Amino acid sequence: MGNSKNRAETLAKPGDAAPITAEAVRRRAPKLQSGPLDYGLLKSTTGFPLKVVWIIGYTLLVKHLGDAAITPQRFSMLELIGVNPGASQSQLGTALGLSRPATTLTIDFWQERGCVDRRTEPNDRRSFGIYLTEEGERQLEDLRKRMLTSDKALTANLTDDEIAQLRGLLAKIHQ
Amino acid sequence: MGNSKNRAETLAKPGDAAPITAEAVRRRAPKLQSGPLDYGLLKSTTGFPLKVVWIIGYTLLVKHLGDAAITPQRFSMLELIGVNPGASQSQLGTALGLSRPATTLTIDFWQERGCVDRRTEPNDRRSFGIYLTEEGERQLEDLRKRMLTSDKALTANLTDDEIAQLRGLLAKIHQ
DNA sequence: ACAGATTGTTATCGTCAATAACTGATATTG
DNA sequence: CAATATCAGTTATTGACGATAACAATCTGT
Repeated sequence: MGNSKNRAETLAKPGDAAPITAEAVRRRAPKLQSGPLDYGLLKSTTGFPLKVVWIIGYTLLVKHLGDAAITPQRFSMLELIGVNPGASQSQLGTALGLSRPATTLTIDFWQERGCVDRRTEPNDRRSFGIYLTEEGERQLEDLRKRMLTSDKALTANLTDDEIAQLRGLLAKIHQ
Repeated sequence: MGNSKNRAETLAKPGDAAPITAEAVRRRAPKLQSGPLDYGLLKSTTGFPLKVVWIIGYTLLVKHLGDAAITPQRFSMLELIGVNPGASQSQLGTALGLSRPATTLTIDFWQERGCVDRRTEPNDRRSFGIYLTEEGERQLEDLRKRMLTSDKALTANLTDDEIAQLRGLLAKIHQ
């Protein structure tokens, strides 16, 4: 999606103190569904509203994560490292659908911030085991809270039952 | 999402004659949900599976549209033009969340393919009314079929009731 | 009539992602 | 055991894309 730094800046204005709700994002997000024009067949598909909602969720998450440099993808990597200490870069990258160069850069990012250690594993000295540092644990704990808040904001219009329904249907699509 | 031409080439191999199912795409798509690693908190969110399913749908659509140059976004524009003949570029771009430069290029694309006409409107000579040509009508008719097939493949695991439920829940999120 | 806003186009720039080439380490095979 | 192939990770390069800003033409309002 292009220039993430600039996009994030327009989404998360520094002086934006108001609570971040799905409604607030919707107002500012590109008008994908409302407006004077007829959306024709797009209205009667599943894919189009799926995209719209995904954009809303992505935008919300970027705002809630707070730091424009911490993209959803980078956050996902930190979470994955936290839950799977010692996993190799290949495993982590594959799990997130990243190319190997992209994986390297993502882990570089967290290492430069002191959140992650690369440890050479004695049994296979080609690969690293990736581990959170204490700073990484702290960061992750904070970011997790932000992520959960964001996810709640996304589904604010839904009851708990409906959220469960939605997740069930999504899970059924990708088995 | 980066280099769309190259990505599309890897997704839609020329000699790929097998029917395009959600399952087939899942097998080839980046492993976002399966694998040896634990996804931790990501599993219990709505946003993450939403992204996974959106990627599956996007990938399916790219394959079904057949021509790597015809991206979902470009298709959406053609559909919007077909349903709203005479709309201005601003209106079309706004409806799809495109910047004005991006709108210009998208309409350039269809005009170069002879699918679209820019007609200067007498009441406001700054803007164009955008209209489908006969070739555009033919293209759109074909692409619509492909899109509907793709959307059906995406929800192949769901009953009609479940599809309606899913759309209802998505609609409820973005009101 | 003139300042300001709006429509569309073009140019420029930074960023990102994919590819390929490279290093170092391990596995395989004769 | 030597030669080759494969694998993990890094780096360099390239191309495409999106955002921004500057621009020309037209319209609006006072």
